[in-house]
Amino acid sequence: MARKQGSHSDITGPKVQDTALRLIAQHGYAAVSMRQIAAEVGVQAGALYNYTSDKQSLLFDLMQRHMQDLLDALHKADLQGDALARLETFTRFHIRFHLPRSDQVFVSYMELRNLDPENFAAIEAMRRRYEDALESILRDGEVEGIFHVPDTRVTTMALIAMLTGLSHWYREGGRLAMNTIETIYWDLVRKAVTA
Amino acid sequence: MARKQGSHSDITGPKVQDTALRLIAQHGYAAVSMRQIAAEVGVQAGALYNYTSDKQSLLFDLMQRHMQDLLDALHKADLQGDALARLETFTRFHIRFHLPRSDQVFVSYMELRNLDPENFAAIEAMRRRYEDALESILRDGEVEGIFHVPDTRVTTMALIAMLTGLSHWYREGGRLAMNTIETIYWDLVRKAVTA
DNA sequence: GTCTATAGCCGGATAGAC
DNA sequence: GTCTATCCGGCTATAGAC
Repeated sequence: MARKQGSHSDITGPKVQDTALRLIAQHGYAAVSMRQIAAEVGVQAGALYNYTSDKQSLLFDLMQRHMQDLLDALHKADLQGDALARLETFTRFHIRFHLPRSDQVFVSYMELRNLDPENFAAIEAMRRRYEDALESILRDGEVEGIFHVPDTRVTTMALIAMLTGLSHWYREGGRLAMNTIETIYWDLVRKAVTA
Repeated sequence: MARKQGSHSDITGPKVQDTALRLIAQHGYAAVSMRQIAAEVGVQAGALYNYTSDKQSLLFDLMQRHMQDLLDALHKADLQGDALARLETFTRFHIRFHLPRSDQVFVSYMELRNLDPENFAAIEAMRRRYEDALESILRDGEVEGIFHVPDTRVTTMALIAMLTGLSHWYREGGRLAMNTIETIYWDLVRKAVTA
């Protein structure tokens, strides 16, 4: 260790991603420089361009990976049962997935406006697919007569905002454990939508 | 008009604030330059420093004014009646205040990390006072037996996130009128907290 | 109160040596 | 794969003329 030169692609590659994520979450994309990222990684700025074509790609790759991980995990969550059961699964899944990823959540919500238009469109499409998963549960519950929601789209946006907001203030080791929080939120969601 | 020189403090002052708010909401504080603001105002960059001591003060003043306006308006909303009535007043007040101020809401939530530490503390304290107003309503309702919330603090954060999230996606002239939206959200809030 | 001009620094990205 | 060195431009903020 403490080598100043040499090849470290196995180590440096992930380290660039991790460092960029952390710094962008903390200071914002526009406020973080490539030199700053390089310094924390332990290389010179020029070396970063072996791992990303430019700064914009660095941001886009972080956000795309987060959204893809989210969609993959949702599909594996395999929602079953009636609409109420599926809503509980979705709610608990959302919290469990997002809480340990506060940096990713933060960046994915705060840095949308710093994406180039085509990158923005790609991320928005992925986000929309996730929202639609919740909305279809609400629609099914309405048909089944279990839920009573005046407008499924508005309710979808309201619930996701409520759930995601949790990631913005929850801190590990705080007053309440994740399990407790999860149950409190599920309670709020259930009561809000049931007839 | 179209004068290139001269004194315009009455016009330029507010214009600087308005322009800064709009540009920062659109691109982010770090991504917006003083030159850019000056260009949209119609002056040279140096002239901005007649209206703000530096860029940081420009941001802080915008956020402080927004939070002060919010607290002032809340006090005038004069919450009366039982906890349920006061919760409805609060909910409708929140939506009516925030919806026409999407740029202020956006900046006040997104740019917290770009505030200097002392400025951050000041804004956070103001935000906390607003949150506490809602929490005290929830506590009263719990005592009165009207509400059933497992944890007033968590519920406060959940409800505010839900309500404020509305400002992030609502666009005037969209599918639904503000009054309709307001009623949908009040319905969700009421059902989520009542016993 | 606004202008022009500029100081002094930092930004993204690239070239070529090793 | 990483380094050093550099191009070229943009940044905040200030100085002094009008």
